[in-house]
Amino acid sequence: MNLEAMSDKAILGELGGRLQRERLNRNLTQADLALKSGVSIRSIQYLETGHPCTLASLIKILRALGNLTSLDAFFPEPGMSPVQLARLKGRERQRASGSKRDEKG
Amino acid sequence: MNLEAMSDKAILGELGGRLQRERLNRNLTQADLALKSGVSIRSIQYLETGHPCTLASLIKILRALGNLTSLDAFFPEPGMSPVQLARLKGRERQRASGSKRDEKG
DNA sequence: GGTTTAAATGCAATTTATTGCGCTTTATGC
DNA sequence: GCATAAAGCGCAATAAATTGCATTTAAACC
Repeated sequence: MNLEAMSDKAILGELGGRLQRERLNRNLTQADLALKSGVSIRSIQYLETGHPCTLASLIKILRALGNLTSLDAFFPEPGMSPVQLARLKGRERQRASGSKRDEKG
Repeated sequence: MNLEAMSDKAILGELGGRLQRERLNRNLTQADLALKSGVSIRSIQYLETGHPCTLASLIKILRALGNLTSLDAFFPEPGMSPVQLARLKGRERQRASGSKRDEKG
């Protein structure tokens, strides 16, 4: 399943389906998960059926499932590519800059 | 950095900071990212400063950064643990069930 | 097949996020 | 230093998500 090829909406649906499977694999009811996560049943139902939700809700649910560290995947913790390290001699960049037209088409 | 040990709010702040670093590493302005992702500048500012946001917004931004597949980390795509495979002989479970008191304290 | 209970659905109320706009602050390049 | 443009911030309006409740559907277990 290639997320890159899917629409935003389709991705939400896919993630919802996966959440549901994960919950069922653990044999939890929606009510169980609601209680553990602190999110209402109704929201969990929405989530599982692919409705848009809040990142806050997702975090609560991931915590309840013990899968919080999956959030690490978003943005690589260390950061700072070698290229960058070379470009800025010392200080860390606090703003984007540099004629703009250089790097972009 | 251990996300597990952080509050929901702290996690949002951490992720916001990482987004900002990632953006700067690519030397993109907030306006650039806003344009590429289809999310308003103001929302990006909120995001980077740890304000709660929508999963939809996050998806748009991840797509703009070419990091959509990081969403795969949430819930393992395949699923279905060996244990489960053993428990249900054939059909796939569609509801949680089973005396409840068995598995939980 | 009947019973139990998990899950789906519709709706209204409330809360929360998103956006645009104008203004201020400040890093960066010259 | 100074000019430029990126980023920060407050506010109000709009849009969107969350919630609770009541009802209906249907899996799971006997």
